[in-house]
Amino acid sequence: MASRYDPQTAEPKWRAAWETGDVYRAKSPDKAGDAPKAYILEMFPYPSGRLHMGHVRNYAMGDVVARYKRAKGFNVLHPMGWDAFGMPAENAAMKNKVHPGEWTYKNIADMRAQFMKLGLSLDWSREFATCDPEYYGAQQEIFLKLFEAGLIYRKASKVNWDPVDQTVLANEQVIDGKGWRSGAPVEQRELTQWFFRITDFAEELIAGLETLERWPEKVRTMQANWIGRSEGLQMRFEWAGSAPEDVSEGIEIFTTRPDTLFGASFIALSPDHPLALQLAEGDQALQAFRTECAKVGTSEEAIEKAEKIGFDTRLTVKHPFQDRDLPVWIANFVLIGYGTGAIFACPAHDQRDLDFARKYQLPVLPVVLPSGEDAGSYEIGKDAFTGSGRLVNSGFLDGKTIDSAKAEAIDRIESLGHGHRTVNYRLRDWGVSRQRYWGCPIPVVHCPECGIVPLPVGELPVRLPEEVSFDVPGNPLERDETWKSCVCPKCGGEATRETDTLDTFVDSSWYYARFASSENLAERAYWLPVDQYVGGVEHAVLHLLYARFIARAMGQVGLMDIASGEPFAGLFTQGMVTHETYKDPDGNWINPSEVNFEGETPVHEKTGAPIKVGPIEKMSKSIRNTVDPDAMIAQYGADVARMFTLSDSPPERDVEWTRAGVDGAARFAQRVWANFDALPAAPTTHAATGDSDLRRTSHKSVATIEQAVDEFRFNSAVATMYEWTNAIKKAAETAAEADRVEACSLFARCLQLFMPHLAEECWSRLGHRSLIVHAAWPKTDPALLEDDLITMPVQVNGKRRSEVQIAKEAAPKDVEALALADPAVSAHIEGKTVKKVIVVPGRIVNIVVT
RNA sequence: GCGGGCGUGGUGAAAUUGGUAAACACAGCAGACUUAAAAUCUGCCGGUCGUAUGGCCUUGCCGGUUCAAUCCCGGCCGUCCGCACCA
Repeated sequence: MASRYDPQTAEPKWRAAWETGDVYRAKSPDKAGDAPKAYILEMFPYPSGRLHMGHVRNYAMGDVVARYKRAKGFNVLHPMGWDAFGMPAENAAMKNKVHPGEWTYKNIADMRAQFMKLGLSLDWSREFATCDPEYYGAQQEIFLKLFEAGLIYRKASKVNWDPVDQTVLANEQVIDGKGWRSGAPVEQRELTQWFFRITDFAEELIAGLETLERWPEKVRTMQANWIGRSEGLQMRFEWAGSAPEDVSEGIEIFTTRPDTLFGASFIALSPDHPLALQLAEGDQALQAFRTECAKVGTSEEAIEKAEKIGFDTRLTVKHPFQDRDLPVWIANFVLIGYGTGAIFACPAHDQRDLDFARKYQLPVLPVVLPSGEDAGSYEIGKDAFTGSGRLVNSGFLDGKTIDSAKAEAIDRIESLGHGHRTVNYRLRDWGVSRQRYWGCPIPVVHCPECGIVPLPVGELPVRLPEEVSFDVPGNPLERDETWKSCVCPKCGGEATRETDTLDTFVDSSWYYARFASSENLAERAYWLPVDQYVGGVEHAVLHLLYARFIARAMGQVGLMDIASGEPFAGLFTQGMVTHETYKDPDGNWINPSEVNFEGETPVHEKTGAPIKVGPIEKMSKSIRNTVDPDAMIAQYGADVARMFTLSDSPPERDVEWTRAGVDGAARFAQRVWANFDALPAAPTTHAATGDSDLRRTSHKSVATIEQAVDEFRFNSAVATMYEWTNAIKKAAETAAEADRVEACSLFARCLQLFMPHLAEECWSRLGHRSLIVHAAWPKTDPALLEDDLITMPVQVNGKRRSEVQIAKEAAPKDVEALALADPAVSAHIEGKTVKKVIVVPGRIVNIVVT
């Protein structure tokens, strides 16, 4: 009587066995022997309290790699922890009057229990949460080292202020003018803030991208664009005529188009340029203009619609090459944060400059002539010309290409002493101050006598106060006088603590090093870099850029030692889990579990109201199209849930969660079990020998799966598992018992990557006493991977007409003869001349006839 | 506007990156078992003509290179993502 596989009894049993055996603990370097190391890491989760399907997919993928590496003999580190600081805990505190710490640790406990049920091959011995004082204390120590090294500084600047979260945001955290968490339009505020000198590493961060061969091209491009390196010229325009004595010596500008200097028509300053501020002091009209500029929002829409406006300062500067003066304007389209906050405008070859010039009737002088145009008649209309061409109207640059003109113009400016060749980056220093409670306190004090004083390492960690209230908006640390007051470590006088906490992205920028070892730098060096990192593409710029920076900064102060400088040697960005959306007649979103699909049209399970099926979207609480992993595990088992997230789509693409698809994965589990169940109660221990179809299929399948897993093509690996399962079943009647046992034995060891619980059950069914997690990756027999007799398709004029069976080693001559003799082929070449026969050994035959 | 990706059956997709297009799965259809259903099993399943052997067409569209193109090149169209007044 055939038995069914019951995940509800099998899964807990095997998880208990893994736990008892402590089978996933990474070996310390001295105990690893000859085994090479493999550090497999998935982006650690925020402890929201509930696991979602996205987690399941993310960690299932990392687990495939970790199990594969382990089977291949690597010493594997596959840890887990919690990215535990951040706003949601404070929001919960405000709403439910619960301490953020209590809320967070409760969530961690709940989520850990859910994670355990997935049967992931994690080394839990290294678990930590970033809100553990041990962790953030260590982070404070890093802060002090970086501060000492001059990599952290404090300055007043305009910052992105999120009015809802009541805190500052880094540039990277402002998406389309809105806060990345709250979605509120970001305001500009002038505040004194802490900054990390990420711009010091701009060049290295760009150059390092080249070395990241195992990163997606997309992510590297995004980072390169974000850092935004551009080469150009920085130069000073000197005042013409009566220079205002009390202002600067001239105006510094940055340009990437020094070739168009002869087409310069005016100078434009940012409204926030120091000179603009200075001039505004005695000028009401200018003050009004600056206010006007500040009104425009920072969103995409606002910028798109914003009209270019300008203010004529009536000042003029000298052209560096010609005897003419250029007016100096203040213009709203010039950004203070890029370059020098001032530009020279060449309207003929820059759209923004042209829009502005047309509005204020400033000259438009073309200096680059597109090929085919005549210098005498060429005019600029509505569109600036930004393509390639030859220089005209440009004195010593006439006739040159843009590139050589750039070089010559810069050389000339340098020899005249007006400026120099330079590189500019779009990247800004990373503002890390957050006016929040639930974050890592910055370990410095403000002393009325000594100013900013870093705390000695012995006083760390600076702990967050336990007593805290969120009755009033803003930063509770700011109001906590007891916590704030302290003694200055330098002079011993009264001082106050810094009340800003660190951006939570700081926490996640070095956690991988902490997993490698909490303190031992040699062990960190052993494990790092992470060999395979897996996570969502949404972190392409933020987290992944910060981590690359911090790895270098920590390297500089001796806290990390990675030869390449790069913390993540391999990166894989997985797609999301999506689901159909459902709405009731009132337009309320309905969760899939509440919809009854049994009738002709879907209806609400309780009310019977008709349900409208909407588009497939990323699973999200707000549109209620989530499927609860716990419920799925309870119904189908963890293996099936994991398998399904890997089976249907390539890992980098989104996968749609469907009931039918999960049912399919569940049926697969039963078919697998049926193959093992069909074996004799005590399967033979005789090794399979010789040649058989089943043996060939099995060995080839192992090779195919191995390659697919190596290349992160898990869906293909799964498809091969399906085919193989069908093949084993088909061979059940005909194949020798030893061959079937071998097939099942190989199969189980491959299955372990995807459905570890079921794989253990199967392994044990084969009579093994040890766990399959200890089993090595199966070795394939090369003799079984290649067929002696192969099938070659035969084409006539590129169309497949027949196929021939022939020995693999057959000479092309013989293949050709056989193909030409084939009846199906001769029907197509009859009465025609065979011009040529192409034989691609082992592949195909193509007969060309006319 | 700039940068990047994608486009293959009713659906998710595969194709050793130039060599038999559609593997595997989902849905569907037909059948077996069953009093019946579920479960399970078997067969069919891109379009079209044909009872069939088989023929013709088919990887968004147009063109090119090649004995041979889903794959390479050129030009369109659609779609998704990232960045965006960055000089």
